[in-house]
Amino acid sequence: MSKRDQILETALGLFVEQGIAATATAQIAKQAGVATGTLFHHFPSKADLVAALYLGVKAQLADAMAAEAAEGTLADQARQYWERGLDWALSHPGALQFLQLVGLQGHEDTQLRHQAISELLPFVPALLARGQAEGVLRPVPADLALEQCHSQFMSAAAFFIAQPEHARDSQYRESAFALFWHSLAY
Amino acid sequence: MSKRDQILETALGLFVEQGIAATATAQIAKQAGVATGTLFHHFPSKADLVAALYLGVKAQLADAMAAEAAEGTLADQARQYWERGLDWALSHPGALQFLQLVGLQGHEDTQLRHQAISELLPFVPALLARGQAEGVLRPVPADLALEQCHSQFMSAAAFFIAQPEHARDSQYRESAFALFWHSLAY
Amino acid sequence: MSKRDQILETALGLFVEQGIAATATAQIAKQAGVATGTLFHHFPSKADLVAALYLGVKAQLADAMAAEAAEGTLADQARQYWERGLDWALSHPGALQFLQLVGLQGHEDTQLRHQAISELLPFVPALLARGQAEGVLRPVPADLALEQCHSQFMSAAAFFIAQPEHARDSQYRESAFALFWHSLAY
Amino acid sequence: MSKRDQILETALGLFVEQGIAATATAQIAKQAGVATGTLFHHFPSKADLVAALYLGVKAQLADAMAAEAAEGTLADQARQYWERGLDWALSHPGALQFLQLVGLQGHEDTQLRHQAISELLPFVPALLARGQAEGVLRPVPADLALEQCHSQFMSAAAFFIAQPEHARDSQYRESAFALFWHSLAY
DNA sequence: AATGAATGAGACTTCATTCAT
DNA sequence: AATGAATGAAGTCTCATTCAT
Repeated sequence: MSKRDQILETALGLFVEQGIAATATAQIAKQAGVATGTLFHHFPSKADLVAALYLGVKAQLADAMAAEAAEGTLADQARQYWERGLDWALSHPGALQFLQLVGLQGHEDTQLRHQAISELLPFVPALLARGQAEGVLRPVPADLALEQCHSQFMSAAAFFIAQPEHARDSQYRESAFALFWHSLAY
Repeated sequence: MSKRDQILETALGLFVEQGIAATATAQIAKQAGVATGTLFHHFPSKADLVAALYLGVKAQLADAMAAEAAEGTLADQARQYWERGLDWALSHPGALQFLQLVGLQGHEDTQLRHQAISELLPFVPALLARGQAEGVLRPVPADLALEQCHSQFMSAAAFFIAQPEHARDSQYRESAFALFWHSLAY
Repeated sequence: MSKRDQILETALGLFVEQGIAATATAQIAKQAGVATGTLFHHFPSKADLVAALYLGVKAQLADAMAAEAAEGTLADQARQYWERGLDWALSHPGALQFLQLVGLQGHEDTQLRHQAISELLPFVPALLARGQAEGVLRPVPADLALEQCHSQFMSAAAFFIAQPEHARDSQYRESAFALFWHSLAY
Repeated sequence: MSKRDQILETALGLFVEQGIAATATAQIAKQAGVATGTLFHHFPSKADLVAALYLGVKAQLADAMAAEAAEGTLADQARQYWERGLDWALSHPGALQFLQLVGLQGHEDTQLRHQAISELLPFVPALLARGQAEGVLRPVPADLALEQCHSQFMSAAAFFIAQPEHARDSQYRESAFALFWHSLAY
């Protein structure tokens, strides 16, 4: 693994454990086994490191969800994407928690978030539009619906990460999707 | 307004603008028009200041929601609490954002949160239990349902605070509640 | 002496000894017997410390020269100001060297310098103008003449500071003034 | 142009713009279009780079002044050297400013300077000695006279570089030489 | 000759907190 | 209760220099 990647991985872990502000660049470098200067050679500032991490993680999540096209009815497809996302979150708990950390500290704007979703996960707004057109989904304003997808997913993922003993309990998994699905569907 | 309250109010604003870690006690004191020492006279440490603010804000929100008992059907009651909470959030946007800030930085545990909700807003779990018993609400695990109430409310409040132009648009307001209600109810 | 003044005095000495860039703020603080933070309490940045020192020194020099009005012929008056300035420089060698240090590093513009001179030492341009009007001084462009006064004085002062054994030698002192005076006078 | 020369040229420009201490070797290398290592391949240390630049510039100035022997009276000869030096300075403004920069930062001693002048520009002390012997120049101590030549020239050059609009104005050019010449001559 | 990632000491600055007044 | 100068540990970032390629 390149030093750059060592730094990214170490930083992710420490940020989630201690918070971003509370994690010193020197600590990251030390634990990653590189010199302080090396960190700043690859990332001009701590903010750049955070940004690089953020973009990387988001892209990974998107990849995991969009690996292959979903099939079946609208509900089926939604379910497939949902479960893939949740599975990825459960196998990369730090990455997801980091996404939430940045979400707040970074003044991540609602509109910016929607833009990011539309770019990385274009099937989400597409599914929403199709569902409303077909009368399967309630006619909720598009931006509100998109926000709902995001917040429901994040909330469910956080819940299962915090309580891993329920992550494989089918009742919880079913319920989590049901909460999401019925909020939008008739 | 007492110096103590000036400090609290100023701190809330700066915390929301800049983040908690990024706001220096000296800056709070200066903008509040008091000496550095005065801040530490009232709050032994920065953490104490944050805690005092947090407890105060949470209590205010609880007061606003529980001001008077809700009436009517279960759906009616839920709607009344929901709207009261949303109205309070919209008239105290900083306070709500601060709640979210602390939520993250403070490693606020899921279980702690549920405990806090149950103490301050005991009617929430009560309504959930009654709804499920009466067959109005889907039989979702209680902790998941409670988490859902919290996250849906926070998400809706954040949405309207970020886009105040929709806060008085009845379609948006209706939709926001619908998303919440149908996620739980049959 | 106040801590602020201790810092200023120590900084002056170290800057002249080692250069401005080569002197660490921590070293200044330590040698001044104060904490690092104290330096930054009084001077928000190293640049501010340098600026404060610069202004203070310039004002002192001006005070020393303009302590009392000069008397006699134009040549007499010039001589009096010249000697007063030189005496001050010789008793405050560090201060003068610091002035030169800043002059270069600080991109001190010719025009800014003339402005500063005109404000702090208004008698200099006044004497130049009177001398040219009376036909005692050669008709040299005013800005060039002012620059000449400045550079001749600085050069002479630096010479005597570097070779203090000549500072009380009347031949050297006479010659230094002669070089200055005859460059401008008929 | 060889990489070595690219480095020298770029370094000169940056040193003058930003100061020597404030210019990073990495910046020089980048702007010169070479790798960091390449700079240190040609110049073992930053100090060596500065020294190489300094010696080169000084030699160029000496060459320009001593290109051909001056002719005519002592005043004529002085004038020829003076104008040649000024012309060179005006066509190499950065080089001259760099000379001044080093002068200060490097604790360039008065005596060292005199030695350097005597080696590179041997005609200067020679002319001074001849002039005093012939009674054309005032009997000023030799070291003071040499210092005067240096400082007057530097000051005039800096003045014209800062205000290039006067550099071709014959009144200014005449005056500048007059200030120099009459300071030394009867 | 040329490259550029890597190094780590050290620079400037911040900031929660204390304490004499 | 109120003040604000003082503290010093700790943080982010810089930079001359090295070295394997």
